[in-house]
Amino acid sequence: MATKNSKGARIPEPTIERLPLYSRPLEELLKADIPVISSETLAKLCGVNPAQVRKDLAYFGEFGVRGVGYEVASLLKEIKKILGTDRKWKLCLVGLGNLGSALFENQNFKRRGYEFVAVFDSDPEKIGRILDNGIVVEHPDRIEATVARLNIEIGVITTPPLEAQRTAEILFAAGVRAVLNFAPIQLRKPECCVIENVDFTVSLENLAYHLAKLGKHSN
Amino acid sequence: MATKNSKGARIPEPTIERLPLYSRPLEELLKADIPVISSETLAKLCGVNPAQVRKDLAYFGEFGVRGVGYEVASLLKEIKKILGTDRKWKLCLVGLGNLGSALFENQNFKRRGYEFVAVFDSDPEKIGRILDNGIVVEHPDRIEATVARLNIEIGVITTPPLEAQRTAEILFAAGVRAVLNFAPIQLRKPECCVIENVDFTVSLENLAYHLAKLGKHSN
DNA sequence: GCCTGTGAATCCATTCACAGCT
DNA sequence: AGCTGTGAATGGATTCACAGGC
Repeated sequence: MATKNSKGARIPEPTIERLPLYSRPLEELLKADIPVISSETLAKLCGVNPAQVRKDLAYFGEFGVRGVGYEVASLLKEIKKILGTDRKWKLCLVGLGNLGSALFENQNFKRRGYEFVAVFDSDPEKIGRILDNGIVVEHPDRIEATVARLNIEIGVITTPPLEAQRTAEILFAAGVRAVLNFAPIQLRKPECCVIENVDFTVSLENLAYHLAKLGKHSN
Repeated sequence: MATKNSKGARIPEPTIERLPLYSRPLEELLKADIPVISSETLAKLCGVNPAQVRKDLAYFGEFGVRGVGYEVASLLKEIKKILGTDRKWKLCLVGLGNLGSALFENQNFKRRGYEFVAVFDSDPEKIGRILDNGIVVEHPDRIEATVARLNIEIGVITTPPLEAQRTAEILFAAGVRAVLNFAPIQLRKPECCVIENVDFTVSLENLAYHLAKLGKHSN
């Protein structure tokens, strides 16, 4: 997990997490035909410190020009290359409930190069159903075969919590090495694989905590 | 935003973010009638360091018994009290697209005490539609009135990115002080309010980065 | 003996401040 | 003159290690 840059320096995880943040405004600037941006302006757009922006970017190379700033188009291209967003990624979805369906139809995914190419669900009612792009809902038994056949690289888990761990294991066994998990449960994973958790209720509990505090002292 | 405990010590934000993590396994243990747990076991269940668990909990009081461990039931109750999960919170949803609908129907929310009591969408096709619990979809113009009438405390934004900022402003003006934002955009907010962002594509970009690295050096 | 609570030590990330380039 | 790239300084959070209590 300890990733390094060309000079062998370790790249902090928070840096990686900020790169997508930088790329969002850069896309807007590109559309608006603004050719160059300073670390200060970009920082303001993202709500971070200018030195932070410069340091983050400098881990990966010298993208800026002293006295001038960063060229928007080339910087965006570099960030995409770093993040691996300069190519397409194939996803499969496991669990076609409300959330799963919403994700499947979400246009943001495809827009950024993430494409669902297979969908699994254990509900007999759903198996065989034909979705957009002619994707046919399959039984989870078929994960191994389909992942191999289509070279699927990322699994998205939207099953009920109790099935999530087993699902993850099947995915990993099938050769998937990255999982985006929406089930509110801590998944166990092999060393070589990556899991990213998205738990809305955790975010809500954070909000609730801060709300309660806000209410207590001060207005 | 700098919250303090009874001794006046500042409580680190990461601590707050871990509390929900602890509560998940505790709920399981409670169901399984396991009365007591050590920091070491709980840490293992959550994938963190035992000292971390102890330090986090100690910010809020002396919940453990030396030589024994933590009583599951009372610890869970304490955590819920700290997070404000020991009571109900009223939410409103703005943006009834695929994602919005999925969230509205998501049972995890209600299970944890978060209840949608109003839904807004600007699509005339959707306005007036009657959802579960007799909730009627309203035009965003009605946010101010409805938030006031129902005492709504948390807003959930699932609008397209371009409408998100305006939506947030309307919500804040209406007296909502906490927002859960699913639009992939950085929202500006007043000092006194809290925003939590959920952006799936950021998580995916993280995964892609780590996948690319995994593939590069080593197997 | 065992496990919590906590000061001290370590580790890591952020920010500062300026040297270096255009 | 202006803005990047970066060593140095700061500020936090994590982990260690042990004192304190059951």
